[in-house]
Amino acid sequence: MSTSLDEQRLEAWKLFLRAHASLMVRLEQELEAEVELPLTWYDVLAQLNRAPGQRLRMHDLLHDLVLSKSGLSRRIDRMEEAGLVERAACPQDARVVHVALTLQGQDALQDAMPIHLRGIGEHFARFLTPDEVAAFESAFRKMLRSL
Amino acid sequence: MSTSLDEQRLEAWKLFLRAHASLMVRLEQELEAEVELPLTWYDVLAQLNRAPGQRLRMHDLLHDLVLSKSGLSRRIDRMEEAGLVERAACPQDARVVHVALTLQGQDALQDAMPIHLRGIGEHFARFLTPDEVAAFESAFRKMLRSL
DNA sequence: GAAGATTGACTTGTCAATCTTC
DNA sequence: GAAGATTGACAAGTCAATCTTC
Repeated sequence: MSTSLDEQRLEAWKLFLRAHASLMVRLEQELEAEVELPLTWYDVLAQLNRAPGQRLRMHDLLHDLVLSKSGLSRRIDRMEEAGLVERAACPQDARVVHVALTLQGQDALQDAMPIHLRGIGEHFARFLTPDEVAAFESAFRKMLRSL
Repeated sequence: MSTSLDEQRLEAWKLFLRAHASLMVRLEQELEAEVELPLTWYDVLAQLNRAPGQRLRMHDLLHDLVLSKSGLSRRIDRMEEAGLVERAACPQDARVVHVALTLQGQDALQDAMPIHLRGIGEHFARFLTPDEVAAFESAFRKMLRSL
């Protein structure tokens, strides 16, 4: 600890926490205000959209989300009820459930994506100099590799 | 958007999110495993400890926590029940409630602090070169000023 | 019996309404 | 009436147990 956690680095940590919290609150607000979509739902829609056939198994969906298995089940329940996604049985393996974007889900994502990307640009990206972008990439990669 | 959110900056955003999520999970686990204290409680104890007389009004406590008014009421309920803090009336203004560290709360913080600081050092700070520390400080400050 | 997903009981938070004191 | 804090109804997550299929 003596070598790694000096005053400056602790200050960087605090700023990191505050910035993250403020950014998430802001992006959530904007998305909710302009397209009435929770950020957690956006994450699911974006994942599915990236997947081939715009569908994924529950298990694979979970992989990039910060969520428990049961949490995902419940989130998909709500999104299905809202008509944004639908579940379908897997023909090859009856244990598996596929989750697919509905047309309505695709529309919702098309509406939400520009709003969200604009927010990331306005509140995060536009402040980063090229050096800072490089520092972020380098530093976060190092941390993630060790975790 | 066209000027501010290129590929690299979007990648930096994704790494920022992933790093934050992984770090919080890890720090929470370590604190819970070694001293059985939720990170959210640690934050309250640390705030109080910094305050003169180790006490703050609810309203002031709220200021640096990412939480709603009612969320704070409930968190203090639980911490009070656990014996870590106690509420006291304010002699000057009967609307105000003070929250103070108990002896047990001070002990808990003394146990938890080295664990938590060690974690921040091990999983975050030790990966930052001096340049990266400077980049973090500069970038996050810019974002926070605008939010 | 292990893998994939869901369910029941519980925890922790939010919002809007409320209560008390200024 | 506004400020400070709490409460009721509810939302969204967790863990452990369960169900079904491999």
